[in-house]
Amino acid sequence: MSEENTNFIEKIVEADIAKGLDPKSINTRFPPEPNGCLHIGHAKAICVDFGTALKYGAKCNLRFDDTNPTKEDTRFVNAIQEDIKWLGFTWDDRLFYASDYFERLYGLAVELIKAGKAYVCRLSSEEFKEYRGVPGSAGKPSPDRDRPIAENLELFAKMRAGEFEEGKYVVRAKIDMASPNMHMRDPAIYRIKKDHHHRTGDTWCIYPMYDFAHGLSDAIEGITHSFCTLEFEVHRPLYDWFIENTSILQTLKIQPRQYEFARLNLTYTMMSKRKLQQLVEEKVVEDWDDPRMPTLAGLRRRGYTPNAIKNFCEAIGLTKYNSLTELELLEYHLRQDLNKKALRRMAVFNPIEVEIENFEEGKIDWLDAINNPEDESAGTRKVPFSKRIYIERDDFMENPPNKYYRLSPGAEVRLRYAYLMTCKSVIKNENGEVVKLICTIDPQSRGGNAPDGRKVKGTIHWVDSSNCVQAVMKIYDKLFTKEDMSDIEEGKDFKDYLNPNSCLDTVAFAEPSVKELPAGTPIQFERVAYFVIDSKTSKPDALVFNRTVALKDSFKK
RNA sequence: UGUCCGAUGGUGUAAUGGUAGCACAAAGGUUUCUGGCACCUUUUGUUGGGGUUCGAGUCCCUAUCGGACAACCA
Repeated sequence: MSEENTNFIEKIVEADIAKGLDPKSINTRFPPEPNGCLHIGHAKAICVDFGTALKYGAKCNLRFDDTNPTKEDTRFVNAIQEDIKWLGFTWDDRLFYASDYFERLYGLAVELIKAGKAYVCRLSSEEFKEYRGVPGSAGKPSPDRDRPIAENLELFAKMRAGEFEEGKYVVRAKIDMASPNMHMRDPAIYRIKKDHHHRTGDTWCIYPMYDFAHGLSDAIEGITHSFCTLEFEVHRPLYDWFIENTSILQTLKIQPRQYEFARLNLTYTMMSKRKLQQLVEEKVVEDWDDPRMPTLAGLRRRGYTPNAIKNFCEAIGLTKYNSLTELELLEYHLRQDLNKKALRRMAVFNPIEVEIENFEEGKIDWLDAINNPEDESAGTRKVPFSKRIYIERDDFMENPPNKYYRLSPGAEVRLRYAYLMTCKSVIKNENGEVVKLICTIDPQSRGGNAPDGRKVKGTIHWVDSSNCVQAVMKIYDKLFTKEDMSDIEEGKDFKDYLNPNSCLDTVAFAEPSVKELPAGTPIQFERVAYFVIDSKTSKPDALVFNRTVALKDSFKK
């Protein structure tokens, strides 16, 4: 927010404004197809579409690009809206569907036919392919390319009336069979599909293709800047062609223009919607909102925050070349956000019992603990302390190396918010494993500081052994082990790179106040990691552990 | 193979033709009741070759490398 780098998309917009374009007339759009859940890559697009509009006081429409009934579902229409709202963007009353324009688009197709710029073609998809030819040499015209207009009109009407089977006919724009751009070789603009559409039901059995529908839908809505990813670059001439060859052009104050930017690639992350869908279908993951999924729903369940995602999108910038962003950058932005917000709690994962020799049996000492040292308004809480506590096994070493600040025989550490404690003796089982520590506390140090002002280097975390909650946790790690998931080797499947340890169940002992926190609350178990109470199960003792954004443990050896 | 697009440290990105900067990562240090956070420091860069210019990351040519496209998907 402070340094304000202007990306190239913003420069385009600013150049238009400089040329006299009224910022208030700028209109962008976010056009998802409701055939799956939104993922982090879409978040980038959302930030471009909604974010750019917001920056210049302009509008951004939400339009569902629902022109292929076979793949789409109302479930995703709802989920997508939820995710965009969660990110914090709004489309106000500008919620549209390409399917709203089916009648209008049909009319425009008729118009093209009447102008001799489109025709009904009988070629099968195989023949279509063959006639189109290959890059480098011209294709050959369809035998129907010069079918009389009246006949085209009649056939198109019959297509709409459902008189033909799927695949029998297709409507094609008459452009240029010799174009070096394959998309200009008489692209299909309407095909027959007898599937049930999630909104229009069985009203239609012909559906417009993307290239025909998209630009014209933009034009219908008065979109001025249409941002999309790089793979649509070759479609741009088509985007312009349909607008410029139909009557819609005359209705436009500003002709919409398409601009492309590079899509997001993240290390260890699968970004292909099709493959994510496969993971859901094959039950490799729970569902679209599995915490291991890069979907917004999954990230949300995993404890990611809207701010973290938006700041990340801001930080990665916008270019026209493909890159592979390190997952660490996303995690950094989450840590940044969570550091300010997450409530601190104490928990022990791998416990070792500590008995405090000089503490009264049966007594419970309630100590004050700060909820968030970075946010005073988060207040304090009481933590119980008694004769027997658990500490982390890693926080004790019988033969500590140099610069080990935690507990070892004879050493003194601070139990956070409690007492200074010294290890007196170590109890082992017959295998020589440490099972219990006998320690003493300095009763004068209640709260964590000794009256004589002596310093201890290490502060460790603990829970009361008889007054704690057993938290059932799912520890989530990266779903894939391969860095670049967009580049799968020949003969390999992307599922060959699944991480077998991406979801592990474990139990931890947490301080009792964890029970009182609502689902979805981000927690930082101090010096360990970030957690969130699972919003799916809503069980206060069911936690999601975000291992990939765990705090750095910089103690080596 | 044909057309189009692109190339700045390990990674992601900045730089009206005028000192190559920021962030992540890595390494070292200071501080600390979280070995976190914060703060400080360090390392590494304009793909190669030509040209234009007083001056090129930027403009031109060329080579190389990378990507997109050849769905009745979006």
